[in-house]
Amino acid sequence: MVATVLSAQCTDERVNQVTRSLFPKYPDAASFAEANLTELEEAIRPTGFFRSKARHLHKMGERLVDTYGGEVPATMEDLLTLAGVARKTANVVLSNAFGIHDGIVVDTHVKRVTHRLGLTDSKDPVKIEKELMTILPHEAWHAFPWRLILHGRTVCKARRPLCGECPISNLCPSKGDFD
DNA sequence: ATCCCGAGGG
DNA sequence: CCCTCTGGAT
Repeated sequence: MVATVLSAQCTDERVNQVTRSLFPKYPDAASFAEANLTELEEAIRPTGFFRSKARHLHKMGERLVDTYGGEVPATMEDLLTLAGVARKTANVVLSNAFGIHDGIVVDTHVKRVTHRLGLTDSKDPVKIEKELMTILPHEAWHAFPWRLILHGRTVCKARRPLCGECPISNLCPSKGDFD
């Protein structure tokens, strides 16, 4: 969950670089709750948005300790009460940490790629999620967004998508829009 | 709608 | 120089 908060507007490589030293120093909810804010900011600085992310993680730690016994709750409703956690992050935690696939992760990649593929016309992530839930069989709800995220990072990139190397360009109404 | 953040790529 | 990078809160 912490790594997912840090991942906002940041490459995964940089998140991994930071968490390697961050997690040994902050191994549990209490350590974030008791953290010195400035120190925490410096520890996560390379991930960007470090002041707001540090504030979120600190408040998140406090609430996890005060309300949830230092454990991460396993429901959407509870997760949404945590600082720095909205629907996207909550779906990631539910799906990857708890194996609960009641929703579909809709991040910037899923949003962009589903638009280009013509799977949705909506700009609202919640509406996109609901539309995908009607299109996809439940067994696909977990894997689908991760496949799209990988595809979005490597091929269907935001700026200059590599349509010539895309294995599903035959399915894509946006093919050639970026030449 | 805007702000938060800055390294790295084209 | 402009844009992107696994968002969320105000």
